[in-house]
Amino acid sequence: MQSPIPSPENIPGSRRPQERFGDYLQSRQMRNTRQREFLLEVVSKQVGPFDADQSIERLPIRGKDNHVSRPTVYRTLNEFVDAGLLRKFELNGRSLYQQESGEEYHDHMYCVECKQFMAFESQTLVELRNQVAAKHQFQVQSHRLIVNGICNDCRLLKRRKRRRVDLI
Amino acid sequence: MQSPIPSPENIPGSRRPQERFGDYLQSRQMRNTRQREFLLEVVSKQVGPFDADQSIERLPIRGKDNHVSRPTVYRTLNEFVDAGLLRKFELNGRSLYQQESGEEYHDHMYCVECKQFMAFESQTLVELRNQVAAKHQFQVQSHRLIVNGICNDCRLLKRRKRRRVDLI
DNA sequence: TTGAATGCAAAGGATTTGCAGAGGC
DNA sequence: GCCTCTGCAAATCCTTTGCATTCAA
Repeated sequence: MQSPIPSPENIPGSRRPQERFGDYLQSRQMRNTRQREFLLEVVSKQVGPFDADQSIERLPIRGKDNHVSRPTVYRTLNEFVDAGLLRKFELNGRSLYQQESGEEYHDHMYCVECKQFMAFESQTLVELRNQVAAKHQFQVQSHRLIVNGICNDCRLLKRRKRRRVDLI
Repeated sequence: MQSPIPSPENIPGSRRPQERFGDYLQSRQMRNTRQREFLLEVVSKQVGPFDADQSIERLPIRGKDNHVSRPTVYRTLNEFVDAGLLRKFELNGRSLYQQESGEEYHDHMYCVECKQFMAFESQTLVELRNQVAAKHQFQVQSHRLIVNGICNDCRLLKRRKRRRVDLI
């Protein structure tokens, strides 16, 4: 568990999400609200892909002060995407979001057994992507790669189960 | 336009979808039906990714003889996926399907302007994918890569529009 | 004949929207 | 005070499901 209110000074890197989102709001005459603040705090702590429900779960419920309604969560997550803080994709019929931190963009392996993501980085992949795009005069904005399969843990677990069955 | 009933002899390659799906049905005590035949015919002609609605549109409506209801289309498309004929993924909140022809697996660039897919093949990508997976002892089943951006046509179109605006 | 497949209508689940009231700036 | 944002409820969209009927084998 992390402390609910991290002090800004502790966060390394150039520009905090709060600042970036602040600029976004200003540039569009949008207002900062408790709801947006609460959600941004929750969201910027998320590691790996997450969905709207997971964000809602992590909003502290003590009192009604920091309650954020479901529609507002959806609206705000999409604002974060517009603002370039999050990146959105879909899996199994639901929308997933992940940090869009320019420095370290992650692709994922997705285990179809335990439904977990494993992140990886590959500069070669990005180069390959750019080469292919260039060949077709395609202007790349982003990409999404998911490698589906079975993670090591689940693979070993399945093997053990199979052995047990063989013995019967 | 292609002829509505291609003769089987004309199709090159080892095993036609019809045969492969026939085996699948038999192995599971499932029955062949008009609906499955009609849909398989439509689906196996589709080039590039398509969704359930596109399949429904392409089912000829002359008479009620070859009508296939919406639930059955959904059910059957998923059977095709199980049978290994199609591969399924999601985009913009809907399910998309594409041919799963073992020999030539395609990845796609997706133009966010005109919503069109451009297919490409890259053996290097597959090798890269396998390397990364091996490093994490991850057992690959498949992958899905979509490169988002703007295709050449749309890029030129946008540039032209911008110029026009500049002149005002 | 027998049980699998279909079509209908209705349910389901995630996400979005209309609108009246709340609340930044 | 003005105009945006929120929360509620309801709508929307795609997809799936229950069930009586049809139909392949």
